Amino acid sequence: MFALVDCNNFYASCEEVFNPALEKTPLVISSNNDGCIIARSKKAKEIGIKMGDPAFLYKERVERGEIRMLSSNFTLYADMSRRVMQTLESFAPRMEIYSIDEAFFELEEQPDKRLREEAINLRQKVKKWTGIPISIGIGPTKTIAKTANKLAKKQADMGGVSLLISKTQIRTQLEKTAPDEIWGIGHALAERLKSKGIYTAAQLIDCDDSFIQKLLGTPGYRTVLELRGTPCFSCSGEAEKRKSIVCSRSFKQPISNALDLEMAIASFVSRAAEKLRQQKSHAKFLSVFIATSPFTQPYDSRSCRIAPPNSTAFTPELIRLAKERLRQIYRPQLAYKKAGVLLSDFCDEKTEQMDWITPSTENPKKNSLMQTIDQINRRYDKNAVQFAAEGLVNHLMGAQAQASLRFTTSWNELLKVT
DNA sequence: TCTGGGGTCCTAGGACCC
DNA sequence: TCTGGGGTCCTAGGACCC
Repeated sequence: MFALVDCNNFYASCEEVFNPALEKTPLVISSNNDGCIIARSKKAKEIGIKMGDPAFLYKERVERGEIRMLSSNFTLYADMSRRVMQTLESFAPRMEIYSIDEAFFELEEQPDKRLREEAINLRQKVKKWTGIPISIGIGPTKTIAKTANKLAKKQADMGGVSLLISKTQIRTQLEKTAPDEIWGIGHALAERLKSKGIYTAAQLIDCDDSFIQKLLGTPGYRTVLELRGTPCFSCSGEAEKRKSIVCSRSFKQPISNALDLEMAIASFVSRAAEKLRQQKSHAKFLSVFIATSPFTQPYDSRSCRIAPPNSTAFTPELIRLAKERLRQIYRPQLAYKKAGVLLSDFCDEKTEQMDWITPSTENPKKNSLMQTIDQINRRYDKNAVQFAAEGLVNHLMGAQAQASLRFTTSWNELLKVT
């Protein structure tokens, strides 16, 4: 049996924990550049604000005080997530953290009544210990647990807990569920299904196996098996290492100047490499990409992939390579709105594969330099020490004008009670 | 005027091999 | 005149997720 725990309106709930007055007004959280809406409170959802809507659509209503808008505060959300996950973990050891606000559990088979009681109990503890409301869905596979969770959120009278266990319970629910509401079936596949006359999840699971595989591919077929009650996904337990690391941003103003672009790329590389070292990996590839706005013509997006001679996590080398290749894809007449870097194809920092010809660039001094910089930045502030190539790029990025304080991670920003 | 950021997995097609 | 069959590896792009 699987359970899915999902925090309700997570970012909005984090803000409300430290400022309960926010609960009175519909609350939305805006993206990095204060560009679009990435989270909404219950009230904001009720008045029809959509996920991903551009923020300017609501500017007037925000000014009139009908809607409250805050810039995203990921430092706060990440720390609140850690607290919720720790609380959950103390109740069920076989847990997989699936996203910042979701976790799966593998449960022992037990009577439905007991499952429900335990879920209700867990829900109360998380609310009491962290202030965050959660919903819990339980079912024989992860995909059914996901469906149960949606049901729990929709129907308030079920107390935030929903079980889909028996064949008839599951069947009845799937008859009421459109394919694109199923975890693993998105917009494109739902359209494909519609064109074949399939409008409910129940119709989908009745289809012939080879038909499904051909129409939806292997991932879609697995989803259908899961809906029929055959588990295809288990709980991975240990937190797995990332297979790729991206750092990218949209700019406040489009950039045409090569130097500004270089500094931005250098700072993205620096961030990404720091994450890479955190998980004790080295990367074999570094990609750099730059793009103009997709909302104005002509749209231009270019990228290039670079293989350092040996896999590495040494920021200065990665910055040097990135800057070199950036020059080749950059076109001075264009106005770039977004840029980023991607690190990929990782190996363990200790078991690095050398090639026969290139001399090893391994140098203990480089490692200790990186370690020292990371330690200083962890201890003091993110940018206490940075590379000269990064310049002063903050003015290129979004303002984050309306962000709340880092209540739980910064001594200077503790909540004041008066 | 103004439209996010960070991930995973799979597949088709090209280049290459014998 | 007639022009095979079976592989591997890589990559870009598409699909999905939050």
